[in-house]
Amino acid sequence: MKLSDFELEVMQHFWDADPRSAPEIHELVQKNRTAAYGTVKTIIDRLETKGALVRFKQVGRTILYQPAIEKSIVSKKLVPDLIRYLFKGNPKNLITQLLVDEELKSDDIEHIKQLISKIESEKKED
Amino acid sequence: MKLSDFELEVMQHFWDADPRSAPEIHELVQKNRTAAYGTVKTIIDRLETKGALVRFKQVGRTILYQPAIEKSIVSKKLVPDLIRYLFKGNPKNLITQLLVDEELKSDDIEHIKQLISKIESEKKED
DNA sequence: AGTTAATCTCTACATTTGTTGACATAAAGA
DNA sequence: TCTTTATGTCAACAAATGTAGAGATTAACT
Repeated sequence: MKLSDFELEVMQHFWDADPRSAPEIHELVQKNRTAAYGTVKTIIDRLETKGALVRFKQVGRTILYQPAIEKSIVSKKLVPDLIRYLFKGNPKNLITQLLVDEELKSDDIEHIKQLISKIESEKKED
Repeated sequence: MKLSDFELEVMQHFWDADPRSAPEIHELVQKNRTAAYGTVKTIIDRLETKGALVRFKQVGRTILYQPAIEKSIVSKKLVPDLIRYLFKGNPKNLITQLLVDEELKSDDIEHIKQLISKIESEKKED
């Protein structure tokens, strides 16, 4: 399943939490950009057709949708592609860019260090 | 400037090295997938129109092209978008996925640790 | 010089994507 | 119950994308 930019943007809101309605998503999308309600609804319909969303239940006329695919499935497909095209296939290069360009908070750096330690100790056990 | 998936795939080869011709790129693309020469040439033409490639020189009938935009410019635009949509805007989450899912070589992990140390020591200087 | 092969140019077309409006209809409020 | 408002359904369309072939032209080979 392939999602377009806008579709991905909309899915983000569904992944964030709880079942949501088209009007709610429209509202959320509006925070970043302008788009007519119909535009957002079309994207939602297409996501449903693609099987990325399912109808959860109906409240009055309003349909509540829910993700039908996990975010991790999508990111596990997109990230490797990105690495392949922009980082010569080596994840190290992406991590390096992230560490250099994105300003990480001390807490986050700490978390990453912990994770690395864990990975290293697991590696030794082989 | 926005590049499509296929355009990005083609740019990758130009970023890899040296000026290249359409037939050469066609050959390289074929290693991963099938595509007619005309298809690849169309992509190259569009990249030229978009200003992502320029003609470097001509040898006989063959045109050699060169990137006109840096890879880093593109990745510095794409990566933050990815983080925004799939990682709740926090680069830590992407790095975590990378460390967990991509199997990094010991050398690469070492390199990352070094980089983190460097960043931490620079941070203290503020 | 004539023929063959390589490369470019141009045109074309189906599909996907972003964008929206018209109209139907059901819910809610007066 | 009647009117207003919210939401859904459907149709539409321009632009971008992936895909490729026909024909022109130049270079290379015999």
